Amino acid sequence: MPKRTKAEAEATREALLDAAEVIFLERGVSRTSLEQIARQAGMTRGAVYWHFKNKSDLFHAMLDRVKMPLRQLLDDVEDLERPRAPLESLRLAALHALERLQGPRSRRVHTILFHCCEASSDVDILELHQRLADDCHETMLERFEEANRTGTMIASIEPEIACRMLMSMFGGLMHDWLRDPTRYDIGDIGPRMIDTFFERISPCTPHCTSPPHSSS
Amino acid sequence: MPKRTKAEAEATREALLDAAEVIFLERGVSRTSLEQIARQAGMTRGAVYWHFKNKSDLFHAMLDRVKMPLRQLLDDVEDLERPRAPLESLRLAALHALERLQGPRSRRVHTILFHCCEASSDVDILELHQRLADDCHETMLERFEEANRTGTMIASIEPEIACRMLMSMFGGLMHDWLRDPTRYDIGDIGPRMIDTFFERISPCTPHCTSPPHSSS
DNA sequence: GCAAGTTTACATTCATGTATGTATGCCTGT
DNA sequence: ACAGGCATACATACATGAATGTAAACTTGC
Repeated sequence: MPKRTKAEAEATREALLDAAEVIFLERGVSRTSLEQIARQAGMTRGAVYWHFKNKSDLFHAMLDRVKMPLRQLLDDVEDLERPRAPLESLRLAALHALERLQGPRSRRVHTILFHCCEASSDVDILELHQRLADDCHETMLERFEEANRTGTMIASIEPEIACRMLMSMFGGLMHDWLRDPTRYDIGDIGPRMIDTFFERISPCTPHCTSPPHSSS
Repeated sequence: MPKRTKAEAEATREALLDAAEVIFLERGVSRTSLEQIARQAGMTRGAVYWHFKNKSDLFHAMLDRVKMPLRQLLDDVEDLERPRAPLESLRLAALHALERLQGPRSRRVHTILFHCCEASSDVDILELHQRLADDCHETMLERFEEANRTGTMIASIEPEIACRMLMSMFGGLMHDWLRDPTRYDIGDIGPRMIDTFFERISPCTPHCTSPPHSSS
């Protein structure tokens, strides 16, 4: 039955995006044909070409459903009563991002982003990653610089370096974990890594308590 | 001229691999045809099919030219006169890996690995990455555990967590930098990240000297 | 002359974009 | 309120192009 009501049309659009997630994940972006996506959604290619210009357009629409820019993550963890220290905001935002990442859709789409699509293909994935990274770097650096000015992080660590360390660590963790999420529990490992990082770049409170071990 | 001497045949094999690096980098693995690789090397597809079974086979042959397992990196920096502390070995190995990464061929191939090929394609890139990561994780963990036993790292940090932090940081840095190597000098940023990491997980020597800043 | 190395030709498969077909929902005038 | 008409939401068909693997031809070293 060719034509549907407006709401049903929107439903098939979503169904097509769901289908795309599944098939992209299974077969990789470049190897999946629009035919396969359509069939997974119980439609034909005509439906795909109606809702989307081409594969690239569909891909970006798929991404739009799971975007989580750092600014928004920071807003999510903000406490309106009493503002937090910049590093504490970052730490909570990172933990929050980890939680969100584990949601089925976010997990699927980020796996596709990291592992199931390649540069110079239908989608300019490099520029996409770059834009996301730049945005993240910019707002993260602000916090580290503020922490540096207010002495809430160790003075000898440059904000730029701390920023790149955190970004690399987080990105690397995502890349590694998403390769096979059954290998370890990122809900356990992730927070411990993040907490350790922030603890280690914060000014010395009563830790630094490693006894000067003296056995050969 | 069809047929050459044995040495010349080997030369065309290398030429084909060189060509593959260039074209894979330009167009992504799945979008490059064997025809394009052959033409880049001044040959035809027949030559490719003579030397390699298929695209996957060629890909793996390309990788074999740049492998740098952690064990070997550690060997490279070993000092036979006086053995180093485990963390110092790791630090030097990481710095050494950074140097190697910047070589033109290594850089090209690793860029392909991270950005120009996708899962479920001609090559099982996920399993490949996984094997490399597992190997790295295994030998790295040994060092961190030894450091933990000998008190050469802060006792409250679990070896497993430190290991994953370093791996993620390094992997994330590679992933980020290779996306566009013109953006920053990894020969400068990289070592500062690595040194900061190891400095921060080492037992307190006379640092921890951030004055308890007290301005509002 | 035989086999290694390389080219050319061929058959098959498959994805893409577009054009066209078509049935249904929705809106507008009266 | 309902009949016509138009736009919407798809399906089907087609033309094109390109990549793969293999087989057969050729050419030269040993």
